[in-house]
Parts: sequence; structure tokens; C-alpha cells
Amino acid sequence: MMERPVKLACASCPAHPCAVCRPLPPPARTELMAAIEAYHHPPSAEIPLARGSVNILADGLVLVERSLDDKRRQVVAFRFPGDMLCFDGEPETTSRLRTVAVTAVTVCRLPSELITDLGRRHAEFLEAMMEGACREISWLGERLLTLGRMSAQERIAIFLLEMLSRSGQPLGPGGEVSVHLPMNREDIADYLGLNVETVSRTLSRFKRMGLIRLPKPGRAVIADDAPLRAQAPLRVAGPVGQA
Amino acid sequence: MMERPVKLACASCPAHPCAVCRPLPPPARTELMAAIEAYHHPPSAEIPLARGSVNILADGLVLVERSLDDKRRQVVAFRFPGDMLCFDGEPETTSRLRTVAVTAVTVCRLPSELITDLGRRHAEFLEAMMEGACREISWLGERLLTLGRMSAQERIAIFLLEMLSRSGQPLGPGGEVSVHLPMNREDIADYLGLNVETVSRTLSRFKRMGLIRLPKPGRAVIADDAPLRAQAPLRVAGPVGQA
DNA sequence: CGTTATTTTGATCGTCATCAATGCATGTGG
DNA sequence: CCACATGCATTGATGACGATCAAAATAACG
Repeated sequence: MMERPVKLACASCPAHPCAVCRPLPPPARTELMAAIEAYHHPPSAEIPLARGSVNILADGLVLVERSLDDKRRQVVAFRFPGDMLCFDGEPETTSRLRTVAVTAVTVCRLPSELITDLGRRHAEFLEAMMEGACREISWLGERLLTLGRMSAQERIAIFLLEMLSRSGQPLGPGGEVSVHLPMNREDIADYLGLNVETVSRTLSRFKRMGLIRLPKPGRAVIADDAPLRAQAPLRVAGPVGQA
Repeated sequence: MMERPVKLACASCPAHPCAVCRPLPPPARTELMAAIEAYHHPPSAEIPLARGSVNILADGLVLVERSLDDKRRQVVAFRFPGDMLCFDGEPETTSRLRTVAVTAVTVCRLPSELITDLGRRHAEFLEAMMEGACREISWLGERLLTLGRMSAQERIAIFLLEMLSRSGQPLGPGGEVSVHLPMNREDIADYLGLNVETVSRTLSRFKRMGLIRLPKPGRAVIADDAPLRAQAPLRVAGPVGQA
């Protein structure tokens, strides 16, 4: 599944240059590329994160989750190509933290020694990491607002706009876009603090309202984003997990 | 209110040594102390955070909130002495981010130039900041789980244990502790994604159940923490916002 | 095709929000 | 010191939104 590292030329990386290499001067970048190990994981595989390492998603979709013994689960974030998988170092917290592949994925790992070393030699590198962490914190604050204070309709609207934004797709002619949603309803529900049925019902309502079409599971077509945004109390910006 | 800086000897700081100065070698620490400006703020004053500066709470209680135009509000965190007030640099997000004094407070500000400079000269400093940010991220993930997946009872139990833990008080003889709760019910409600009445009702229920006593607003007495922990699906660790 | 997983839809219930009133502190001026 | 005002906390009555339980419809897969 993930055993042996795959060689992946950074230049051909779908997410190049990512937040990690961008701040580095060319020679350091070369050094970093040499040390990178890429791994493939199949859907629903847990992605092991070595303590202290930095892991960048090169391709596919990943989710970060926290869960309790009684099988309640919260999806903390979805990760897109170019994102750091996880900032949390130590699992000293009580809920279980896991990083799981939603689709087949490719992950680039930078070993922890390399990270420490680069950090010591290039302050900009640590500064960029710090900036990424601060963005994540800021975004998590908005997630709290969403889970703590918003209705099911509002959460779903925000979710759709977020996926649209992260897909990187421009609005097509007439403002129509087809958004790929590789995660299933349960993942969406656990991301939004709802249950599957509510997610399904709300999506259906949006369909009836003419805001979206649902040609097949795994895909939503947004006819025009304006009415959707009217449903969302947050102006959904964009990317998280990387700068 | 906050206009002119107060001189505050770091050695006499209630939160000394905090996460910011601890990693620094003695000479750098002296330098940092010289540059520190301390400010006082009265209850419910908004605390201005200069872009790029680092602000440490020396004394009192502060809350970090995000709010919408329609007056819905989410309290993201409470800050205790020794904590960094806020990691989020840029308010590029759509919800309004504010840092507000709950009680009268003293805040130490490290100007942004000093921070940049210290970061460049002492990698341990940036590393410590990064570690603090990662802890914050980890903790925010658990907050998401709390707001997304827990009942009112569970949230209140977690809240009480958190306040107990952060108060730094040891359990008294017979396991009894009196926890100071300087924030009002509305702040608690907005912290937990509930409304005031539910908070009040749940506290009353805990009182009836014999888990706590409420001698006067602003104080809760926990007779024995074990039954409270039985209500909380999370093992509440401790400090956040600093290492 | 038949089998299984996922999604959608429906019926009902419970938790928490809302609306409204009362209780209880703290503070001020008479 | 008391009457009164004000702000906050508690308690009660009611209702709505989303959860739960159950079944049908659709998609995925061998």
C-alpha cells in the first residue's frame, strides 16, 4: 500500500512549487527534492505521519479526523493537493487523530531531520511554516463559528462554496461550474457536525430551489454561485493548509 | 485605558517565564525584557493587536471571538496568564476577529521588529512559537469535535474541567476545589455553541446531581472531579496558547 | 443480473432554542 | 438604610430544527 517510497520529480508535482519549497533558495530546493520520498495510498487507508516529518499532499483528497471511542467522529479538515496534511505534532490529546485517504493519493514526506536542519539554516522556511500554521488557526476559528452557530442550510452552503473555491475551477460561461465531491455523505456530515440524512435532505432542498444540480453522487453542479453565497453568512475565501 | 505602556519587570510577571522567553538564552532574554511594553485594559475593552506583534497575557482573563454581522458570536478561546493572545495574523477572513478583556488585564507586547529579529537569530525561538501554534491547532481540532458532536451536558462538563485545569489549582482535601469563572453565562454559551438558558439549566442540573455547587455567580465548587469526568467524553488535558 | 453499499425520502421523537417571566444580585439617589 | 433601577441568572412553557428509526430508490460491483 505505502511500503516503499516512489520517486517523484518535484518539477512534475501537481502542486509545485508548494508552500514548503517556495520560500527556499534554489540550492536548498534541490537538496530538499533529493530527500523527498513520495508514497501512494489507496482510498480509505490511514496515512502514517512520522513524528516531526512534514507531509505534503501531491495528489488526491485526504481528510483529517478526530474521533471518540463511541464512534462519534469529527472531520477536522479536507486536504487538497499542495496542502500540508497535518500540523498537530503530538497525539497527546485524548481524542484519536487520524489522517485518511479519501481517494487514491500521493503524499510527499520530508523527513524530520531535514526539516529541523532546513529550519535552522533558512529562517524564511520556518517563517513560512509559521505563516501556514497561523492561516490554519484562523480558518479553524471560522470552522468553530460554523459548527457552533450555523444552521444546516448555512453549513451546506458554506461547504459547497468551499469545495468550489478549493477546486480551483473558474466559473464557466453563464456562471456554471461542476464541482467534484469525492467524499461520501457521511464524510460531509462529519465535517459539518450533521448526520447523513440531514446532508442529503439539505442538498435535495437546494436542488429543488434550483441552486444546484446533482447529476450523480460525487458531483454537484452549481448553476450560479450568487444565490448560494446568499445562503452563506461567511464569505468563503479559499485555500488553507498552505500559504 | 491602554494608551501608555506600563513598565513591568519580567521577573515579577505572574506568568514568568512564559513560552516566549523560555527558549531564549539569557542575553537575548535581557534584550527582550528591555523591549517589552505592558498595557492595562479594563473589563470588556477590545485589545488592539498590532500586526506582527506578539502579545502575552500577563494577568487576568481574555477571550478571542469571531462574530457575524447578525450578532451571532463564537468565542474561540479563553486566554489565561502566560498564553499568547492570538496567533491569527491577518484578518483576511470574513468573520470579525476580536480579542476582548473579560476581567481587568495586563498584556505584554513584543513589537513585530523584535520578533522578526529574534526569530532570525535564534531558531529555538521560532521553533517554540511553531510548537505553540501546533498545540493550538491540535486543541482547536478537539474544540471542533466538541461543538460538532457533543451534547449540552458533555460540553458543560468539558468546560468546567477545562477551567479547573487551567486554574492551576490542585484538588483540595476531599477532592474539593472552588473554580473561579469570571466570564458571564453569555460568554460561556458562545464558547460552547449553546444559549444562555441551556447553560444555566445544565449547570443547575449538575447542581441537583450533586456534581457542583454554585455559591454565587462567578464561582463553581467541584466536590469531586471524578463524576464530572464521567460526563465528559474527552480527557481534558490542560494549557493551550503556550508551551 | 443479483448482491451490497450508498443515497434519498418519509414518519416520529427529543434536545435545545425561543419567548416570557421571575428571582437575585449590585449600585445609586433619596 | 431603604426604594428603586439595572443587569444577570434562573426557571417555565412552547416550538422548531435536526436526530433517529425505518424503508425505498439508486448506484456500484462482481
